[in-house]
Amino acid sequence: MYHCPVELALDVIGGKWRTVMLAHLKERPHHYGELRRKVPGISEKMFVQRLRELQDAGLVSRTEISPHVQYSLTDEGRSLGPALQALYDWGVERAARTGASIVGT
Amino acid sequence: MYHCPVELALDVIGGKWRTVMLAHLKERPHHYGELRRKVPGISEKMFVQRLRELQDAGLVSRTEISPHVQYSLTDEGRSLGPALQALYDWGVERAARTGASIVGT
DNA sequence: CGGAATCCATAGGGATACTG
DNA sequence: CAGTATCCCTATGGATTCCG
Repeated sequence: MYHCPVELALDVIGGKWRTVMLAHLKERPHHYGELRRKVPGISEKMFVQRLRELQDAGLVSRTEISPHVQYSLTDEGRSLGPALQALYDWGVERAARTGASIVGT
Repeated sequence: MYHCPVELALDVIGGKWRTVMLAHLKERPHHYGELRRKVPGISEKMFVQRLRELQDAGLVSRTEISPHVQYSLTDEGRSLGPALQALYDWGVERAARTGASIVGT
């Protein structure tokens, strides 16, 4: 039971790491270890946990390929594109205004 | 130090309540008690805390008027419009797809 | 490689009562 | 009305180890 559609959206993509993971997967599919390395600062436990949540939410799909496991965005995940872009753009402007620093990506 | 502009954006508007509060203030300025009543389920402590954070982030302004205190969006707060709208729209679609229920607002 | 399980610390949040 | 101030508690997350 949400009190606002935005609340629902943040319930799915909110938090510190999910959008970072989505941002990388938006570029292209990643192997587990590969994606893992692109999200420094997070613990193993949290990484897996968030990844599972994104899977359970239907935004990310998991495929076992040869000796690897590959993660990619589902159509549902891609439907977040405009929203993520809007947040991205605002984040860029805001960083410019406040002097906050953003690394990587 | 963020790893993605979206992370910065979520740092400012993320969490369970801030966007709900912003959504109401986007409609029009509100008195304290008035806004308070529109955000049911949150504790007094969290309500004030979130409101202060939005003020400190420069998204919300506080004005003492006669016996009341009024909160409204600043220009910076209004600059979030497109991003909030995109999230709102996605939230509505998502609710339709998943059957999640959204009340109020 | 791709995780699962465990243990532990603390920050975040709830309920309630009090104040200018 | 518009907040502060406590007290308490549990959910979240970190570090580390183990497993197929």
